Amino acid sequence: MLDIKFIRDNAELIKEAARKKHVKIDVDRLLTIDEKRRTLIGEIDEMRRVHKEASEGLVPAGAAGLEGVDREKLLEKLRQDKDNLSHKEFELRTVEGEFDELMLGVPNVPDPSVPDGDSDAENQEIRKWGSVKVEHGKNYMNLMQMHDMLDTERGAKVSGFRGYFLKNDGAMLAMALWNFTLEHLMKKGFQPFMAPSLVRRENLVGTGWLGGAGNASEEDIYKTQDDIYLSGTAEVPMMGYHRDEILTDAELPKKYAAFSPCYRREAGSYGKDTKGIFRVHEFFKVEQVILCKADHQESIKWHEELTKNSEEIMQALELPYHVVLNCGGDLGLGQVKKYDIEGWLPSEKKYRETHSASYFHDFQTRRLNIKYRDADGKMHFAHSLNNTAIATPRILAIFLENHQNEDGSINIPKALQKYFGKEKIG
RNA sequence: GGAAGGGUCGCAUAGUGGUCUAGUGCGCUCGCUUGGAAAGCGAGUGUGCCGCAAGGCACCGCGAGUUCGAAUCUCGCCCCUUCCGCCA
Repeated sequence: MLDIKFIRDNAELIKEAARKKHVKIDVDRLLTIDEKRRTLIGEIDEMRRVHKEASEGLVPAGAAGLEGVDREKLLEKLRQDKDNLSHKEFELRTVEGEFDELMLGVPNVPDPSVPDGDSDAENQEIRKWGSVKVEHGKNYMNLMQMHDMLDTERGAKVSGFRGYFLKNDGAMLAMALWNFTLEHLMKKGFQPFMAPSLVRRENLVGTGWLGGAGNASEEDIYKTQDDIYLSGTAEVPMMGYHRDEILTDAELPKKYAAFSPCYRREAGSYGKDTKGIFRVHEFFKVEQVILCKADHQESIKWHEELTKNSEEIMQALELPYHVVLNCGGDLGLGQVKKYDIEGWLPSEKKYRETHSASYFHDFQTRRLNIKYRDADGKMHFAHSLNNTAIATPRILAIFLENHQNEDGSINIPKALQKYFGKEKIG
């Protein structure tokens, strides 16, 4: 959600943003509706004022009240006024309904540094780390089979398509990665959380996952028979955590490292990554979430920091990766700018997305009503950001292929040994 | 799943149709007082929307309704608490 005043003053900028993000939104229609809305509000406020004033002539109060015919006359007039008012109010409700709908669909303005482009194919590499292996040896599925770390057959039997079991060293490796990551972030002042994945709808609308023409539509998100949804990321519950709160600027930034199971229907990706554990319906993730002061430079600073944190994790795990700057067409409705970190997957001779770092300015906090009071007592909507810290099982694929030896055994990088308890698998 | 009780201005509470422009206490801010502080006394103390402004309007969990008039009455929903049942 953007400030309607900002939209009024920057209509062309918003249209350009919609073009860049490939979002459909009729800005002129919104402005027309806004004009109508404001006129109606003015008229209704005035009608209410007059009506209120006139009603005072009826107060019984023993003394000043009107009697008999005069009273009946006034009542008749008031009834008529009320009827007119009701009609106007109905009109306003209708107009506001459309206004709200349109407002939810207005995209946030991407940063000027965001390149044009239709899809992730046009994201720009901005840096690389580690040396990529071209001779890949075994692919991760073979490695996991060899070490009895994974069972997708029984996974499908029990869970259905894209189901899986991690077992033995596969299970232990996932746990080790979560623990290592959490501790790494705690050292940087992040508060560890285990967040709920069952979330109420308003959290999804508030973060931009639902409502308007955003990334994910209703079809991409699981919904229970109680109309509670299964979140695809801890970003959603962690942003909901402070909904309707007024913080103080002294307690900002809030830095959270939240572990949660994540659920995605992958409705639009039936043909993609159908084998293995790269794209699954249920996975686990430690997510970084930050609320900071409403300042563009602050957002930039924390965005870079969030990205750096994840790069450090990849480096400690000795996994080659690159960072890409996402193009406009690959940005969500609320995102100002996004970096994806992509780890090298030798068997595909490709970088594959493992992390996604974005900032939103106050797009999410307006929807969620998260404010803070500054030292002068002035109120602001906070800024919000998030980035993946580690997501399993996807990272296992990249991890295993990159750390395999010729005999198929797996080296555990030094930083992880303490958490995994062994130096080697196999 | 069953039963009961609740949601009021930062917190606690009062308020069951017009005097509510929501009272009181606590907290907080400022002032008086003081060598300084405490106490005391006085004043202030929300959010949003519309408006150039003066000002106006809305908000007592949310939404609809009754009424000239709703924190107060009616209906629906949401949330919280307690007890029973079930349960990792």
